[in-house]
Amino acid sequence: MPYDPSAFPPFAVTVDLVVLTVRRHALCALAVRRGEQPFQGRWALPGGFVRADEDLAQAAARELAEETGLRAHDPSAPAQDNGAHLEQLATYGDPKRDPRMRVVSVAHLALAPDLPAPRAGGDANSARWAPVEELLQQGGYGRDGEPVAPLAFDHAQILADGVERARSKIEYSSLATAFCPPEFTVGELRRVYEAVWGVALDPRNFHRKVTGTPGFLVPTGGTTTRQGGRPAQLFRAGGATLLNPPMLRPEV
Amino acid sequence: MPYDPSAFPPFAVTVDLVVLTVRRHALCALAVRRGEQPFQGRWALPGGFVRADEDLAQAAARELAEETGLRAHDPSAPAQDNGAHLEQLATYGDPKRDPRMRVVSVAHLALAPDLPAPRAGGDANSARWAPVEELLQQGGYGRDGEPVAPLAFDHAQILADGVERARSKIEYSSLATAFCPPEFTVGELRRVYEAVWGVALDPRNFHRKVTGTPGFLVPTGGTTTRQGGRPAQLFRAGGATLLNPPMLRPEV
DNA sequence: ATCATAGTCGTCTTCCTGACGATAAACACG
DNA sequence: CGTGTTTATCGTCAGGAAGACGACTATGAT
Repeated sequence: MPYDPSAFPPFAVTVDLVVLTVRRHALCALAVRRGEQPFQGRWALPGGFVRADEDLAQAAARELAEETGLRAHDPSAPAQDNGAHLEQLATYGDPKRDPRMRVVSVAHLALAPDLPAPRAGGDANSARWAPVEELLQQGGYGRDGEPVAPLAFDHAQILADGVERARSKIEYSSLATAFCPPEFTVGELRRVYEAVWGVALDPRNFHRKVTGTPGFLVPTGGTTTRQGGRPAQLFRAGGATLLNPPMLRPEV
Repeated sequence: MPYDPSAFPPFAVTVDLVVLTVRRHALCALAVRRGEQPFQGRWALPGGFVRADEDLAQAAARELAEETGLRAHDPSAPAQDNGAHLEQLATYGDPKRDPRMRVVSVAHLALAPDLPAPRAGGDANSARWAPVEELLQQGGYGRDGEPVAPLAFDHAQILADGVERARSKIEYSSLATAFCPPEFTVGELRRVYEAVWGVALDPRNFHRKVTGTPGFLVPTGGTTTRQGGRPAQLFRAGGATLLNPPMLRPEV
């Protein structure tokens, strides 16, 4: 027996993506330019409708692939391949968040290593990495002087929630490695923490902490000098996903 | 211009509630008996459709009030009154999670002090507090021998996620006070931690930790002997919501 | 009066952290 | 070719937090 459609109001369900990466020592998010009303021409988070036969995580992975070409890897196999970390963030359902109709958006958070360039349907002008600081401040401007903020809909709130999730989660998990290429040095990992938290960390104490946590980093044997200075050991992310004790975010 | 309804598939959106409390030294969740197909007669989490003009948080607060009589208080004013803590948990949208049609459920987590008795439309048989251990194990049985598990739909997964959220969140926040009455002793708070984590904590170290964290507990001046033994100081929850450094969950 | 119960205060050892000195190995430049 | 700069890595030390546990206190139960 089919369910009575009059018993509940109809909703549209979308997924929106907070895709974060670290570029030039700054935490950046992927923004796309809206081609339609409402908020035409304004920047927004990438996203789209969930299809009829699709799970929420599948829809988010599909959107992520469409916007960035990234594969999302299974949450149970973190940082194994160079796919991005993808997790559900929160759901936003204010009746007035979309002026057209009732839309509930299930936001997802994706963390990716530094990527060559965004691609959105081949139109380079319609997608960009922007520092979250610019996207979140009132009337933010990009380096080219073009206004990038405020974001459309409630996307500033969604982005802020995603950034806060990332900031707190790298404290007690090995998630920061999701911002790094498959092989990375301790210094590169430290610069990820510094960019995400916006603080400076002591290189010696950081080195002691991460190399002293069993299962966090696995040496690959290689070294690199791509950061200049003395050659640094290369590591892969180890199996440990929980950092205990956690990395402490310095108090202001 | 109205939005083209054919451009997206229609969804029903519901809220489901994981309502947790501590009773008799055990972490318990509220379960209601289903009166309709599918899963008729089985136990499930309370929940219902989101109304057309309602925000998700409003819908969750309304369902919570209907099922328990509890007011949800604003997240910005924790443990001020004796309302329950309410927060969004996660959203579940597998296309097959409800056999009738496509339903996306936004699960919420509520934490409440020990309550007199559940009320669900006045029918005492259709709502109960059950230890989460019974609800989550395969073929769990209540104290009266009646089977309470497995829960309907994907509610076992939702409950497990809610329990895990509660377990991890009391580590680094003052959320455990949401399980306590407005005034409580250090020992009562410790028993909350012990019930939620399922471990025994050293009373002396616990006392030192919580009374030594500024802003966590505020003495009211009163004492009580309701737990027997030497009279204990009564406290209210202080303004601090973040515990730094966190309370450490013992290994194993 | 004695015991059981629960709360509270201290002590001691161990571990972690933050601050920071020192050394090592690359490159850039004159 | 030395010198300076950059980054990586190791070591030391003081202060603080946590786990283990002893000791004392204030109630009610018998």
